[in-house]
Amino acid sequence: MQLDERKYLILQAIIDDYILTAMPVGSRTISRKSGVGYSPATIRNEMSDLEELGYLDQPHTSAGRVPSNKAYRLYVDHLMKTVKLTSDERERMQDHLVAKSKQVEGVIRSAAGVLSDATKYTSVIVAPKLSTLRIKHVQLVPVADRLALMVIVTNAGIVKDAVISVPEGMTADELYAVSRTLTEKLADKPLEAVRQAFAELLRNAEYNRKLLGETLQVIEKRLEAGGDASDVIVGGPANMLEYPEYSDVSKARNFLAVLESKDTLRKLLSRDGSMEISIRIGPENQLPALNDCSIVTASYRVGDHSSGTLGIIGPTRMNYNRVISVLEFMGRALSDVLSEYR
Amino acid sequence: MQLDERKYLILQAIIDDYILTAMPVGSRTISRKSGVGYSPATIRNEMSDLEELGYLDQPHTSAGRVPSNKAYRLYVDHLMKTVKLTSDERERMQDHLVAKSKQVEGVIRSAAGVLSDATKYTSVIVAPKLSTLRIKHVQLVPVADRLALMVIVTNAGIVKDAVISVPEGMTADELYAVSRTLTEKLADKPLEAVRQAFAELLRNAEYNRKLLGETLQVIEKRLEAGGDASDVIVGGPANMLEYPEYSDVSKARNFLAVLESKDTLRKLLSRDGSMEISIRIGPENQLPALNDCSIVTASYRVGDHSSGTLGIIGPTRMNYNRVISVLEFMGRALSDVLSEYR
DNA sequence: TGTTAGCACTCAACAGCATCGAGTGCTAAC
DNA sequence: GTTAGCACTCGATGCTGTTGAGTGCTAACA
Repeated sequence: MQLDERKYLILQAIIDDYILTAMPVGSRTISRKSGVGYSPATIRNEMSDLEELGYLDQPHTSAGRVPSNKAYRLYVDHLMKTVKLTSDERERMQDHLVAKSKQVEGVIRSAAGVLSDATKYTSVIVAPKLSTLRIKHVQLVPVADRLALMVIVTNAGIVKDAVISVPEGMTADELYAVSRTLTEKLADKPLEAVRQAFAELLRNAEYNRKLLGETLQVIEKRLEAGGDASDVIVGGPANMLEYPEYSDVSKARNFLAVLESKDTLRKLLSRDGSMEISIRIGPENQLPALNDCSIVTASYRVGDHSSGTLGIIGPTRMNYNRVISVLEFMGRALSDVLSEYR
Repeated sequence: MQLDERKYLILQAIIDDYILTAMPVGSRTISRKSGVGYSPATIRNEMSDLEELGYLDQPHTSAGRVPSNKAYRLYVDHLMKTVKLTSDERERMQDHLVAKSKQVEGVIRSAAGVLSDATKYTSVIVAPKLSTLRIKHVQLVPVADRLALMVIVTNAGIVKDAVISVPEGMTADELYAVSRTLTEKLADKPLEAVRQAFAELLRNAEYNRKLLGETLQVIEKRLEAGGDASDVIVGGPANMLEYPEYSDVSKARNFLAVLESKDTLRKLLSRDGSMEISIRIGPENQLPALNDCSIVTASYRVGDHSSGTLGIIGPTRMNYNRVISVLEFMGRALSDVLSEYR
């Protein structure tokens, strides 16, 4: 059996209705809808077919139908008609985004807030992979006797800083001199090229080898591992509680627990390098606790490279239309803010 | 009617039991407890008196009794016997705390985590008031053409940094020179004395007045307002969901909403300068949404001054004993980490 | 006079049962 | 191919009776 025009129409009507109400949809409801000119009985026949084909589920015999994950998949791939954001909305989002500091973490934090506000779902943003950034400036600031703060400024802005230990008795002036050398050698290099640059630096080192070595190590560590917890940022964690899917406290707890594990989140949001929207529905995201959630992700760029991920986690019956529009817009906006960086 | 020995004993037994079970306590339950040698009937008479005196509430006629807020007040003021943490626990907490970077925010973040883990409640920590800190080092790092990152290192560690705008065409070397001047003049001054120091600097300014002026402004702004959102940090927000008091989703939502408003939290945790533990029970905290929560707070020092607040928010029937012990210990530990700062 | 046993009473929680109604599947007529 | 009609299903709702934890009161006891 194949899906004909009418089946598509009815399936779409069911999904649209279910996204709105979260209640099983009956044949009468669909029949009454404008654009569907059939009686409940006809709809019922079609629904029965759709159930057999795996697009609908029936919670119990005398209830309406509920879209299956397969239906959502079909919906996002073929049925969905995209809606535009109003220019008003766009402006508001843009405004909230740029009115923040030039620090990468700050920008991302505000972006996560904007995302969750605009969608009423939970948003997650992964900070730019350091490997895609270019160094503009490196500076060591003395902090204590044997400690210095390393600030790395990249083309995306200020990257979170790290404290490194330095040799005893190093003065502020000496640290500054080292900083100058570092900046000189590393400026405009992608972080990936840091290794070679450092090797060279170490060969004809005027300054303490150990210091340079440690600095290199720190940069490298951040480069590969993807850094510490703070580079996965969650917006509107409590939004999910608004939906009847999570009126069960223990479910809500599980959900919040997932949000607290930054590693899990990073894995959940990982994606290939393409700039396209990716949608994972229900079990497709491989995490039992999120079995009735969908995750929609997009990429943002810094400079020329695809660099980080922004995403929305919501119930499988989420408003995919709107979420996609918002993510696309915010992906571009975020790319702009982090790239065109003045 | 006055409270005699026996009434104290019974009241304490009731509170202890209720804290454990969150279920109305009956006379038989108390009677069976070791240390109470009376029959249920006697207990009932006493309970009746205690209810009349306002220490107990009865949800309905045939239910047991529940401690009133007045009872909790009496309990924490007089009845409670303090328990010690095991040295094992202390060590574990200490370990988790110190194994972190030297940045104030990082230390506080990890402290909040330790607190919420140790108590199973939600923890909140307010970052040190800048006015109590002493400057050790100020440095401007070039970020873009007309922007610089100002890093302030204090006796507590690295204070969150701010981006300020600088005059066009300022080189890194010039910025460094300004930084040196700033550091020289401000070193070891409390942030409060910054104003005078700056006035002096401005009078015989070798470097650009505008830059110095703006830098001063930034420092001052952070000094008075108490800074931005990131200096109130919440640990274990989802812990509250474990308690039957919050099995109602809408209650849980309200609670989480409070945690998202950093301003409200800062007000909730405000306290006089003393180092003593403060306990606010139920309505005492003036916030309807937290009417059946208690808030226990303690202070920590940086150097010689009382400087910031750490607190626990939990149900009114929380384990005050343990919470107080944990807060006292962590207050000291946090003071040490931030003060003895090597 | 303080303590306790006994007893009638109260009331939330729970299980059982009938009712209701939204929704279905099937059949027959259009 | 479409639709009206109808019997059927089953969760939700509400009513009822039962149970049991817990109380207050009274009277007996030490």
